[in-house]
Amino acid sequence: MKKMSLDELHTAIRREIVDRNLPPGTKISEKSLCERWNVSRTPIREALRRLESEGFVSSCKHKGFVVTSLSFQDLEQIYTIMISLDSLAGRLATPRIAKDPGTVATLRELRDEMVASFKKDDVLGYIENNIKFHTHIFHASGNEWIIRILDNLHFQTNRFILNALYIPRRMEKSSHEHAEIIRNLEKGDERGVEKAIASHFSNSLHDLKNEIARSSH
Amino acid sequence: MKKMSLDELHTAIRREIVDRNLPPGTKISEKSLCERWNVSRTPIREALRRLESEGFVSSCKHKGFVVTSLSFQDLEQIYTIMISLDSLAGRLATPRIAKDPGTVATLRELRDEMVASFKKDDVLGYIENNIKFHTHIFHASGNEWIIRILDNLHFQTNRFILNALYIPRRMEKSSHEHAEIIRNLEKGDERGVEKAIASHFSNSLHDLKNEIARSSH
DNA sequence: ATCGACGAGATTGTATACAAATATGGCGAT
DNA sequence: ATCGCCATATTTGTATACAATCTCGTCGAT
Repeated sequence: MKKMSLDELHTAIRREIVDRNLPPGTKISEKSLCERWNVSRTPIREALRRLESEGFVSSCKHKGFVVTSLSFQDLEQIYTIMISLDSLAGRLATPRIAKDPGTVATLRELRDEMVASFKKDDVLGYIENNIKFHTHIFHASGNEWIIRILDNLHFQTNRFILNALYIPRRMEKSSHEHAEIIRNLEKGDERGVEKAIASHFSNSLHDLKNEIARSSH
Repeated sequence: MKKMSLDELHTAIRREIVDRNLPPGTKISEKSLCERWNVSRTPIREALRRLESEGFVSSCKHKGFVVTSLSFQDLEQIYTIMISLDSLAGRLATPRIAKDPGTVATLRELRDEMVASFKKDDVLGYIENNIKFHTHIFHASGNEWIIRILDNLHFQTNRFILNALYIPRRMEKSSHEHAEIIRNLEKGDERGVEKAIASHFSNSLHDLKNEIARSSH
């Protein structure tokens, strides 16, 4: 196998974590990762250090790395941030998107694909397009620091296993909320976009809470 | 010299960057850091990877690490986030602080020290206590993810050299704004705290912009 | 004199070797 | 059989060795 660069290793290991091939709490053996990717410990450890500061793994001296587990409390905390930052990013993105009709077109396509996934009961497809939708918006904010933070947080939410349970129940409502976001973007209504995104994430969190309660009684 | 752990190296190198012993744009020679701290390249590189994902250095394959430079645009972007996140953290912290009179007492002490520094023209003392003040608030938010993000952003703003120029002009106004934040915390008024903190950072950014304009004509 | 090709030296990227600490497993005492 | 202790094996932390790439200065052609 061709040797991967540090960036590729970082992305590959992160994918293993997000996809739950490395489930939360897993002790990470450097040796096994070396064999898995056919590289020495040095680049593996550098990739793990990066994942550590992104919150995907944690380490303890002489005990090595462990995949962090995302409690519901973590998810709630992350959503709390996203309600605030995604809506801020949306507000910042609005005037920039207004000048570029291509972006809105892409968002509409992504929404259509989400609707299609919904009809096919394709949860994974929905999740993927949903992330692309929001990522597309905040990447248009022009604020590099927000982009960096939100890229990471969205990856984190993706790790949460109950996604697959609660998303089907939310798909329809979610679609309408996405449409509302697009409408406000088209109008160029910054505050409208901000509110629409805040409500969207707020509703997501609210319904997710209900889902947790429902699934645990 | 006693060998430092990875955490200590990370903190030490970050300090060098924040204190501008390693100014923005500086090419980082791994060898010189090894000699400076008397360790091998391995731990140095792991510390640098961490600093990289925190945005203090950047790297390019086979060219090594460079201290990132913080443009005014970066600072503006970071402030934009802090207006949103620090105020959110303040709102979350309010009910928690209300139950713990010690925290408000600490904040009042820090404000007093800031006033004292102001009277002594001790800019560095002021900056240090100012950071402690805000850090104290968002650390009381209970949201570990916000804490992690804001800890890093506050370190970043600290790197900005014009701080030393504009802060004296803001000290008095700033003190009143800090008092306003404390008042709202005491009242347990979440929305009041949120607004007070948002205004505070908003004003800081506004005056910083003016200072830039003033100093560059 | 300027430009570009080339090569020695220096620097980074990765692999390996060694040191320090932890985890494991067997042994004996109770 | 269970618990605790010790030696060994394994794993991590760090140093060093080697490979890949870049840097920079020299030399020669124009």
